[in-house]
Amino acid sequence: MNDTKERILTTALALFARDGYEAVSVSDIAKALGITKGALYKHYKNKRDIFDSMLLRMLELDAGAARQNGVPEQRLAEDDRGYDEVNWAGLRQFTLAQFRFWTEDAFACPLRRMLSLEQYRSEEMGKLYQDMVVSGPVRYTADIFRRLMARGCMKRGDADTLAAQFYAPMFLLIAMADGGADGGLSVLEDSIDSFIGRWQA
Amino acid sequence: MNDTKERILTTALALFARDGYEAVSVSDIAKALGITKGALYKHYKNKRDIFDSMLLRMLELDAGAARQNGVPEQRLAEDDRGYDEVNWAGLRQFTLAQFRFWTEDAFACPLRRMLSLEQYRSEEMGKLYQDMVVSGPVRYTADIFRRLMARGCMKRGDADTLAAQFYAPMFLLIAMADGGADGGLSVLEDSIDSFIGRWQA
DNA sequence: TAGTATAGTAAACGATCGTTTACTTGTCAA
DNA sequence: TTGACAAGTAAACGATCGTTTACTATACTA
Repeated sequence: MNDTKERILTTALALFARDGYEAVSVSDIAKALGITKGALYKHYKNKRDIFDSMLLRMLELDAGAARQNGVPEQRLAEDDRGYDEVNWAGLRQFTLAQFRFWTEDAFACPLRRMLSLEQYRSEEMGKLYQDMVVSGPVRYTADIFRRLMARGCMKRGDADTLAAQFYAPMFLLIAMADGGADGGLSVLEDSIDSFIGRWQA
Repeated sequence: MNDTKERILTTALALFARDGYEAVSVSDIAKALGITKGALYKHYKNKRDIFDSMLLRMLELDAGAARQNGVPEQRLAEDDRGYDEVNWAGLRQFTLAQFRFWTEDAFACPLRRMLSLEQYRSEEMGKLYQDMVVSGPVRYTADIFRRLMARGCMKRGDADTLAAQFYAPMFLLIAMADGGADGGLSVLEDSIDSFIGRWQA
């Protein structure tokens, strides 16, 4: 029972991630599952409900991954709690883990692609996409840089500009991985190490 | 007459760029133009014909822009013709021009977004998108770097990795501009100048 | 001035859309 | 053993899809 509901979610996600929400019909999803479309409505109240369940699932997955990586829940917290252990090695490891997460994770990868296809359709989807893989990580990285500078671990500079430069290779290599390129991880490592070598104090 | 055909193209492009090809109906396009959908078929033989005309137009626009910027037609030419004037200042100027082109041009900007929404639907669209704004520019930049190194204008290093690092901020800032961010040009300038400062020989 | 494309409308075509209904089956607790 | 519920099918619903047809008004051309 719950197995079917789960299969619907992952199958629909794969289709949405390739063609976009509107381009995938309920019949397409049912056909891919080998059931009739009427059966879908025993598990989800409509097509949009399937989509919303994916977003909900992603929020849980993201929260879990963040907790595991020591990222504070409140990313823009005004105090230092949660950041006191941030250092270059941790940032490096976290960044590489994020790359694998967005390119290899069975759920996060297609969901990211799906959101990229929905980003222009509404403010809400645009913000979600930006927060997850575009300006969100840049803001987060800039925050880390400011703290590294404050602790004297990093040379002085504009944190926002530097964060964009640090995160940019990650973002490009994710897009290249989508295009079938491989070897992204090693290029990313090179890029990170080069950056650390330049800015570590 | 030709004016209507042109208005159909730009109006449909704006809609495709926001919602994706499949999510936009012929009625939507006609409604946005204030005509009936039957009239559309006096100018294009079907919906796909409108889409194909956009791609054709983009190829012309791209060829024109490339010629203007001194980019050789044959980007992977085996000889040096067309590259003999490449230098850091030219690369810098070309890169900034490309950023403005993909974020501000009335045709290129929505077409890029539209292609990003179609990139996973077929190999052909994926290749087109990659060639235009992802791995294509990286390959092209790596080519330039190899020539700069050969001429002693650039320190030695892995051209492919360096090209990814050089182009990455451009790609990220385009995505951030899509999210409504501004000031991307100055961050890009900083990034380019920093790169040149590090690798100029 | 008569004839002919051109660019538009309104209506209809069959197909498919998301969703609902009526019905069948299997499972498990009372 | 019975009865309720869960999970499925098949068929139909009205709406909308992309496309075609028949027709009208306008403008140029012989």
